Amino acid sequence: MKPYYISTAIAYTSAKPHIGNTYEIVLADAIARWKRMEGYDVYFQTGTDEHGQKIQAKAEAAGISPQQYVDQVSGEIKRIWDLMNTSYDRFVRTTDPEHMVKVQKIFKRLYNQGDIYKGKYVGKYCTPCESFWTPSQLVNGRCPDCGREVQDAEEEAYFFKMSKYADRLIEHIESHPEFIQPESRKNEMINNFLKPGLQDLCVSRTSFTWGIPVDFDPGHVVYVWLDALTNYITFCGYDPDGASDEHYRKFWPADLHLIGKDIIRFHTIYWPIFLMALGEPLPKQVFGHPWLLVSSNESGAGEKMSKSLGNVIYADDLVDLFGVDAVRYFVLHEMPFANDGALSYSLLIERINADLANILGNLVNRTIAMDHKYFEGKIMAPTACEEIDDDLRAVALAMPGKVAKQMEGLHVADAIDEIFVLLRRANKYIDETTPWVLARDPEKAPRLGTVLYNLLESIRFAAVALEAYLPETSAKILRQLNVPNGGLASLASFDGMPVGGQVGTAEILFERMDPVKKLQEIADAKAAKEEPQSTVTFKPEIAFDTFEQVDMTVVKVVACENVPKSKKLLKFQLDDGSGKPRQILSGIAAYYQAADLVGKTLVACTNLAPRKMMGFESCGMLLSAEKDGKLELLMLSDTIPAGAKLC
RNA sequence: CGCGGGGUAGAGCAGUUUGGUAGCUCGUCGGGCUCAUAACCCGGAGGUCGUGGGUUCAAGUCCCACCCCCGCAACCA
Repeated sequence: MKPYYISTAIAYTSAKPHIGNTYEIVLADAIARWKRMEGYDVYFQTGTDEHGQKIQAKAEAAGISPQQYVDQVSGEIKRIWDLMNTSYDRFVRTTDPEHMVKVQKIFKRLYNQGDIYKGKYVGKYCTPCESFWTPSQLVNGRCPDCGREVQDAEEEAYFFKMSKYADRLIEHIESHPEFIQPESRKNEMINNFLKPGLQDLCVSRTSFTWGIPVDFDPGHVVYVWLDALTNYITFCGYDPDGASDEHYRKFWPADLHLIGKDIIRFHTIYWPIFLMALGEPLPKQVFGHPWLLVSSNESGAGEKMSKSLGNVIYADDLVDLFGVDAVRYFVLHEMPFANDGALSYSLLIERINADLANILGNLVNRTIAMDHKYFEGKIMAPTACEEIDDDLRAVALAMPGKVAKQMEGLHVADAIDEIFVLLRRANKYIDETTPWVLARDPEKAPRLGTVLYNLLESIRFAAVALEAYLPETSAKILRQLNVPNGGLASLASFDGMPVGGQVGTAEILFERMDPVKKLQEIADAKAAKEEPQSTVTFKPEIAFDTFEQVDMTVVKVVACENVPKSKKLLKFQLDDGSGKPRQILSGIAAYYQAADLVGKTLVACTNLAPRKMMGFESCGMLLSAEKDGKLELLMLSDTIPAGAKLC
């Protein structure tokens, strides 16, 4: 059997994955299942990426060890992958000791052969913050965190000689047009990163400890991307000492790395170069899939899910509401090949009703019900064919090939559509043949039996093909038809339903939903869930004299205007009572019209260190209150004069 | 001139590579049917294909200029 290695990106264990992240594993699963149906020996790897500063910080905030933290989140991710009924062969974790040892060996080997060298990381250092910054990160020449002066400083670090392999990589990308998908990304990588010249990549860190230690240099941990990317080979059986096992020899190079479009650069530049340095072949294809966005209201376009927007949707919540296959169907079908897709509850309900309940579910239901009604569930021989049957049969027989073609190009949504073309055709066929009319004339029984046979067989075709996308539903339909899944081979001819056999009982596959009621239900459930949790947090206690250092002054708005080219900033000219004008910039353009604020009496913190924003100096901070996307400036009545102090 | 994506029927999209009657799903209106989950089938209405120019016998599609929207980056003291 021909091997086929497909992987997803390993999920970063900083938080529970939302439906957008879950989309990737479902997409990979559909491809993996289809490849198995086509007879490939599939190896499907997924897992979690568990090192890095962010995770260390999250664990500290949660008051547990990083290991406990990643155990918890990784478990949660695996639970969701399982809930989505995904057929991965291996779920890997970068905290696996075996992986860690291999990464250390890889690092050492690259060091020994001169691809990694020890150098100096030159930058700006802010002593109070204990942070390194690159010149581009500095704000107005100062520390972006605290605004204080920074010093030139250097730190030992390991670097990878990217430039050494750049030409070879460009040549590989140019000569393998299928390597980066969608193709539009190819030029982006070459023009933006490769052509201008690759910088050597810093591949070690000393600023945190939650990573794989560089075994020959304590204090350094391996850069997370080097750690993460190598998962594709370390867990496949690669041995840095040259004794890679049979599994590796069979499956590497991977056929497809399925990843999000945001990490294409790492997979099409760094990863291939690491592999070149190791002397291993490159993966055959990297597909950067688009994102699943949420649209919060009917007309709203998609926006990225984020906690601060409060629009995060989780796969398990959706599965509770709609069932696994409905969610799988939605994410697979609603995602175009290259553009971002949008998800909303009303869209989801619409798709389930229109496609799954009406076209698919109702077809299966009405067909099996008719067979019971007219033939007590017996599968009749198709002896009375008519010309009108030819088109249905032709559509059915052509379907598997069309699906295969779409899948070959990774157009999963279009592949599913091909199956629904057949289902729609079958519904139409019922109207064309009007079985209920045939049933009135006993002499037409053979014709009626033939019509039902053709319908049952068409449904069987669809059910077999749907296995890759809706595995549970596929099995349910075949159970109702009472036939085994004969695989793609059984779709070569239109005679798979056993004549003389008996169909099962008709059961509802997808319940039709009332959109208004269902949306209300969802809103109620959401409200009930959100009620108990409080998002208000309080900072640690401070001494009174610390508080007293803050100088807060009443100011009058003399002038206010939008900062050009800025979405958030308003520029204020203020009277602070001193006689000298004071300029403050504030990021509240989304909440206030500049003109409306002229003449208002506000409060500002007036002894903050000045800071430059978008080229303008800001001397202080206007006080406002914010929660859940609502913001209001602190506004006093106009009777209090400028320069008055808060006390 | 920061980088990128996009503007096609009320909504969501395909079509643009290789110019040649503007298409799909949903919605809407009308009709048909009654086997079925008020489902299914047929038909109609609805489009200056962002704007202006150009090339061409012919432009949604190619060329030039411009406008608008959305991400990212820079801003949130």
